[in-house]
Amino acid sequence: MTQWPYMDVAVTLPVNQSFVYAVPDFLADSCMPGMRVLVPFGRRRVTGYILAGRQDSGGYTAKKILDVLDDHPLFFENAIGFFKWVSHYYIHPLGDTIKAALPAGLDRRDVACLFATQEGKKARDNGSLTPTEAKIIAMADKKQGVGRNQVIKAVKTVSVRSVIRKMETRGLVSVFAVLKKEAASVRREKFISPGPAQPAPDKKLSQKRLQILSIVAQKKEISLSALKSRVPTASRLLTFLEADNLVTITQRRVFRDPLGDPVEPDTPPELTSEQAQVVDTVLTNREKGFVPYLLSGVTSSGKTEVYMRLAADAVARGMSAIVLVPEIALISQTERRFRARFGEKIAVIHSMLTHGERLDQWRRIVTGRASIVIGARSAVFAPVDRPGIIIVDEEHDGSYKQETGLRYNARDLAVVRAKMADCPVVLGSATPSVQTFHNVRSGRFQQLSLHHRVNNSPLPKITLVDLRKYREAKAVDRIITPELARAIRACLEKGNQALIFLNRRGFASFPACKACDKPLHCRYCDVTMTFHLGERHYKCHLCGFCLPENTACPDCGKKKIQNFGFGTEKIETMLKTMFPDARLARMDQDSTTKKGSALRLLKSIRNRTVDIIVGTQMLAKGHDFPGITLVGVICADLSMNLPDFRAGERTFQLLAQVAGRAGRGDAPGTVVMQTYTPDHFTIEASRRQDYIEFFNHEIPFRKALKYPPFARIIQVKISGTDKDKTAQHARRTADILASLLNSGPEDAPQVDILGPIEAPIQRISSRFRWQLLVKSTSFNRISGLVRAMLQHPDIRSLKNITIAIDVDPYSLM
DNA sequence: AGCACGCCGACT
DNA sequence: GTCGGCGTGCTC
Repeated sequence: MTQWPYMDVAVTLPVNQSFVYAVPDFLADSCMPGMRVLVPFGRRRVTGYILAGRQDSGGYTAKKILDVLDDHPLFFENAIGFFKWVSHYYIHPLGDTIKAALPAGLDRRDVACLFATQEGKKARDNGSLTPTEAKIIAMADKKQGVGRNQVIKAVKTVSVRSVIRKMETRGLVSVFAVLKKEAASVRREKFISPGPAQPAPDKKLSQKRLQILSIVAQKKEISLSALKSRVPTASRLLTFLEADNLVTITQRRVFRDPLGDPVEPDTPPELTSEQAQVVDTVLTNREKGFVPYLLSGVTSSGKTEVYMRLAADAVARGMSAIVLVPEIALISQTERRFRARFGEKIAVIHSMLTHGERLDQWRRIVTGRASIVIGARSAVFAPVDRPGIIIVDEEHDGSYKQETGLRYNARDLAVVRAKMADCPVVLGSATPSVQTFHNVRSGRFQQLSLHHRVNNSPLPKITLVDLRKYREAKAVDRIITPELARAIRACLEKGNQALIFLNRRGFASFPACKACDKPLHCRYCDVTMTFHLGERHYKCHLCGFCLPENTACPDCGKKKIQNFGFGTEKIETMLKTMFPDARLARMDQDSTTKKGSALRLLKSIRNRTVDIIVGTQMLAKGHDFPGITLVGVICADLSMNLPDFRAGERTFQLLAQVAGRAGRGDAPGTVVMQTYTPDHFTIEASRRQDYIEFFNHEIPFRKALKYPPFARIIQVKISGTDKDKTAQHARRTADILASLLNSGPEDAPQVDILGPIEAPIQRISSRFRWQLLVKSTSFNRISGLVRAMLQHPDIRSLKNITIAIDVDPYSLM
């Protein structure tokens, strides 16, 4: 191994360059690209990632690396090019990009901490401090040292910093830089095996000790935790047994098992001729390297089986497979089936894992112990050395887009990564996104299709109910129409299950004051609050702010709030009265907050201990319920009129997805879809489950308005707590962009700057929100423009205003 | 990001 | 005259 005297390091700070550090002698053998290092940066210590070794310091007086934080690289050298691409494309600092790609909880840095001195506590006790000073002492004392930034956030005085500085000179507090510890670490466990000595026959051992010895002798080796579950007092007794050499205790790194209940292994079924053809096409094209595919196939057409064959092929060739699945509440059907097929070869990465579990999965991948990675969007960064195939299931799903920090789209990155690794990438969906299908039409992607359901069961029959004819009807009929009620009754009479879908939770979504007619708004956000019957309070779904049930109107002070509008909770209540004998359950964010409750709900659906299940889109994704023969959609148009060019696309996908839940078992399915706009092409296309029809209608509109896929968009989001200043800066940002645009070359591709406009939700958590859209057919042009704007002195020096860049935004809200 | 350096107003 | 506000620029 070559040893380099210097290293290029990306630090986890919002700076775009990398920095050169010297490798001290004692770390010469342990520094490798892909490892984390602790480096001095300014007068602090921060985490950095080694990008590459280098021979010279490039003219800088390089500081020394303080420590290496890993004993094994966290990523391969060939991933660095990918990280750099991502960082550049999404206009995001490199170090921060790598941090977002790696498992969370691995960042170490100096944090300034305040400690209360004896002096300080005395001064507080005899009351010689100002209220602010006393509060600072209290905070520092209570927690035995507190992060200075926490104090600054908590104390709302303008000059907290100088107050702290003064307190420090007076000796009331001391300030130290404390190295924040990692939230995720490798787990070690003790293992017990038989020792070199045999129990002396003359020495009597207690019953418990003999029991331990017999277990250890029988198992040859057992983990301490496993032993403890049989002998709770084992740890104390073991110290004696070890001292007598009767057992040997060793410590080893272990992987936490996030996989939960084991899955029965399966045997690969025979492929249908369609499936075989699809698999065959991809395998024959292998030698071409990078080929992007769209695998379109109706629900239950066996896409997962195709994915598994392709993954198995990659593994057989000594390569790895990455399988991306949408983020859902629980382990998805896809994940379950992969585990049944591939068992220990699988690593899973999703949001339900703890930091430590994620790190373990990551290490299993990077060390080559797992060769198939299945996970939500962040799995696109999985430390796989040689990807042989990358698969994106349900590629249209919105959860592939990260909406905070590094705002990447894992589906798009999957294609980029496949291109870099020169391997095929398969995007699968029953309802492909407009973007992806456009790529097929324009010849960039190759289409593979599955037209038939595996068991040849018919697609569900979908009927529309025109809600307009019930406008004057009594309340119940307006929400659950007689048509839907009849369908539910028929379904229950046959002993089948019904799924009722409404993409809005809570009991009443539009509480308003009867005295002054004002809707009940959240104090901190620009939305109405939602009444929750279960908790008996009004809640803001954006910031979580709550008001009690009998709250007075904030505008006129009268206790006359009335509940209008409806959500899943209301539907549940109504169904209870309509079908008193049916067993009901509700599945939404509110009913699944407790750990394990989502699993219990899903199990009760599968075991048929509920007859009617009401739920939000949480229910629509990724699960397979063979007993459900009826799907009722309470209001199909809910998401259609949002001010977002993709509102129609999202509505179509959601409706088609929900409808696909019906009739997955042997009995044929029925779908009743209630809508105010039965003639709208989005509704009509979802009724026919025909994404091509939707695409053909949608595409002229996108073209005329120059929206993706005919243009590229970068969204600039400006937010701040001061209403006027935020608006002012939004305008300033637009002006800077406009002047940069005007100073550009005459013949450059056309760019549209839309806005600034206030965001559709003008305020969230007390922050005022503005946005700008930069649009053009040339991505390089708008990317360069936004980059230049961020360099402008007026933008760099913004205070109390946040500017976020969203490249290829998914939602414009 | 965080922190120091450096330049202007209201105070001992 | 200084203390302390915050704009500006740098960190290998």
